Amino acid sequence: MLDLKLLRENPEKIKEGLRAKNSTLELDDILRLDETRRTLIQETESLKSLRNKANEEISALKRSGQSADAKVGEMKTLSARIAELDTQGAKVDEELFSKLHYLPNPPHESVPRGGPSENKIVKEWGTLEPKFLKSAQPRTHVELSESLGWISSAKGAKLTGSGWLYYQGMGARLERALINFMLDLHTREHGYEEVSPPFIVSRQTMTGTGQLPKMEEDMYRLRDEDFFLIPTAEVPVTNALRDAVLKAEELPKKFVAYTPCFRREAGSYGKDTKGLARIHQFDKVELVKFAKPENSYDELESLRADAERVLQLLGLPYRVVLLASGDLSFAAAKCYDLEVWAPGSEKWFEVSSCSNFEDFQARRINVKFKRGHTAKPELVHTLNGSGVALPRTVIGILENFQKDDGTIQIPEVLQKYL
RNA sequence: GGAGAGGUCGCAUAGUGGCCGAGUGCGCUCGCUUGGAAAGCGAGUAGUCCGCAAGGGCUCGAGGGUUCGACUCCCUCCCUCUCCGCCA
Repeated sequence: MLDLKLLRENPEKIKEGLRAKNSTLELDDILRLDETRRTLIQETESLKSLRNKANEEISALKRSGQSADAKVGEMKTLSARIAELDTQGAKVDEELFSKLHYLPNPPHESVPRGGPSENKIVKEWGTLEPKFLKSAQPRTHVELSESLGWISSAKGAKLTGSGWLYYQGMGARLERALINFMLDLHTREHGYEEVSPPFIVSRQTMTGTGQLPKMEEDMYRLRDEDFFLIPTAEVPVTNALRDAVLKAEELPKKFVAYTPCFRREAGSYGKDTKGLARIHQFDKVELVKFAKPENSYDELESLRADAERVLQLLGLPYRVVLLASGDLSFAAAKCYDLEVWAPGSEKWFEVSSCSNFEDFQARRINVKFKRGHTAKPELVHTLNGSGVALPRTVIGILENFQKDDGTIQIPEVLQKYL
């Protein structure tokens, strides 16, 4: 959610940001509602002030044993008027804040303006040739995983449906090895605290980080309770500090969590239907940071470096893409995608999105910090990024490290986990 | 699942219709004191909204109701705890 004050004082700047994100929402409605709201508040509060004074008088009269009937009678009409104004105010508030909730976060000034064609490749790492292939043509992860018996999409389909996978043998062990490798790296070398949240959360929690109300059809919802399967660990881990007031010295707070992620992928039928690229349940190690506003962009760079380190240690070729304004997600002010090259599929696969949300999420879930004992609380900045998503990393491992005989050379850093 | 108890300012508590936005203790911050500390003493210690400001409004789990007036009475919901049952 955006800051109303900022919006009121600097509407042109916000408008530019919203246009850059292709938001069609008009600000003027919101500004008008804001105006009405403030006038209404002033009128209501001056009446309430009167009422409070009168109540003191009534109370004094009663205590001294005098009759307060006349005063009480007067107050009846005043109270009725206040009730009316309160109702009106609540209506305006509801309309204003529901509109405000649909305004996206404007992009940071360092973000290129435009659609996906303006995305900037800011870094490339590694070589694009399969490392252990001498003569054979590179195969895709779809072929490799099935022929090795590491993954069965048939069993997944039998148990649940299309887009669900069944990992077996070395496939299952590789998954576990990757999770442990990433958690160890981020906790031991990058200073993150490991947490393990619930995989099912309430509607309020889903709303806090912005998945609801807009994306409800992409989420799995339970039948008997108003609960949802998490689409990413970002949801529970960010919401864990909802309504907290942190101390400045505690920042940045850095958390890492492994969770499965559940996505309906509604509307993406026919896209990547085979293999590991787009599935309804996948494992992910997620990084979440709470930072001071003045260094949140430095924290974004180090978050990105932490995620990149995973790919570097695995030896996977990747590139870093700075997303253009039109390609940014609703809540992000700036975002880097990490994409792994898959020489069999001849495609780049996104394995991580590292974003700074500035105070957009923090305002919504009320996470603040204080610079001193008596200082006024300020909103923190929140950031997160995958560190990294597993199935597409497995695509990278399969396709980059395949050998002529159809087996896979396991990256050295994973060997002790297998 | 059944039965009961309860949610107040970081923690523990007081408060049952009107000088209670809220007392006390602990904790914490600053100061005095000290060679330094402890103890002691003093001051401070929720958030939010409107307002240039002065100031004012709102918040005692959440929402609604009764009332001139609600921490206090009524209703609904949420959460926590205890006991029983079931159970990895």
